[in-house]
Amino acid sequence: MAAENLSKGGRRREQILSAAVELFGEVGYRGTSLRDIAQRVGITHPGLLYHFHSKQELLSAVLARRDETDEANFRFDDQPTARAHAERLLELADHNSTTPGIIELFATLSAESTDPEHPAHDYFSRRYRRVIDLFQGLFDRLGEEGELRDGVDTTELGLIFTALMDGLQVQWLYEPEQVDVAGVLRRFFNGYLREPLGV
Amino acid sequence: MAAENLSKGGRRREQILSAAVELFGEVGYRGTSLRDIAQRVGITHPGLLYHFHSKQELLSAVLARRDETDEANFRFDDQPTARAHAERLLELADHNSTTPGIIELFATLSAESTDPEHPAHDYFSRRYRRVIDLFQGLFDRLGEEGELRDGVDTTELGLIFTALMDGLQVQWLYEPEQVDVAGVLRRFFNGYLREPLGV
DNA sequence: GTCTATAGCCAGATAGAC
DNA sequence: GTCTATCTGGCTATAGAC
Repeated sequence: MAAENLSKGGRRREQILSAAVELFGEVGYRGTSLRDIAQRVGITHPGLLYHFHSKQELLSAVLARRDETDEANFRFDDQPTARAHAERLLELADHNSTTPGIIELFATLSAESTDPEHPAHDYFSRRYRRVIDLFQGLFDRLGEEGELRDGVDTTELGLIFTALMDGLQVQWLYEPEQVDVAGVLRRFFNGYLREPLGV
Repeated sequence: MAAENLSKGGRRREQILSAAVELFGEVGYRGTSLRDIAQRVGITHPGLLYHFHSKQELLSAVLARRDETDEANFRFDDQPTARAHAERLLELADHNSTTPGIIELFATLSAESTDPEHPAHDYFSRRYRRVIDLFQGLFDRLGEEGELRDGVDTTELGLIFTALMDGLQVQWLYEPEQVDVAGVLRRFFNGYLREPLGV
């Protein structure tokens, strides 16, 4: 686990990363200043720059940490059945609802980074490819294992499911009380299955 | 039509609005400076501020102009059948593919404006409500007129279709060559209908 | 590790000349 | 209508004290 063998410097780094995740999520990378982040941690901005040498380096560290978490959470290639794989992914979506900071971060940054000059542009390009392929593979496998209703065309489902997730998250940022992201995704998913997934 | 009875000053205002739409779409509101916009028009930024007294006023004008266009294009309540209404909306989506600047603007700004402090936040809150209701009403009406396949649950389709549009547009900004927004929407839509819509 | 001080740049906005 | 010049303030980043 990452939170254990940390020097005091490591703890401060973690505080900074957390504050950066929150603020990048709230007002984007461009809308956040190093002073804002430093203030939230209780230091000054040159103090912050001792731990991360530039704002871009801090952004990279935020994204890298997310990748580590993904690596731990999204690696389900070893699931015995496609149904099990699907259930695990939807559980993850449920769980994500309890960590709004990360959702906020990715919904905000992925749109901000459509600009090719944005420092996170390439990261999100690659990430989209990966996520779409993950879901596409899942739907294909569900088809092979006879889990899909008659007449379901899986051709674009990876793309569609990914787009739907993204769009729902943005709507949730506008109306957190009224948009149940994980619930909509689950019901949408079940619409394609012969037998709905368990809770 | 708006482009006709314009003084010379009106023409310059239009140039500024166009440049603002492009730049807000490329790098967002916060990522765009008045100097950038002015330069694209060939004037200095105090020159620009003669026409729009502040950056926020310029943003408001951009959004207001979009609303006028919407008023002209989205008012289809008078369509004889739900099918006709649906066809008209999908034609509009096709047409929008030919005006990437506007798509870009809305995909970018709607994410940036999730921040409650953003000057366009309320605008996009209201807009989401409107668009979701529009599509929800359309799906409900399609159901009443017997156009939907058996077993289709329309409960959340307005929300889902809107989220899907948004998500696809973001993906399209990353890979313009590989994502056919209008095509995916049309095929998705047809998946719920007994008889597919005409081209 | 964190600070103060500051460099150097860019932002939005205003004053006043032409 | 558009300019130059300027104000004020925020930004990232660095230097050097403690």
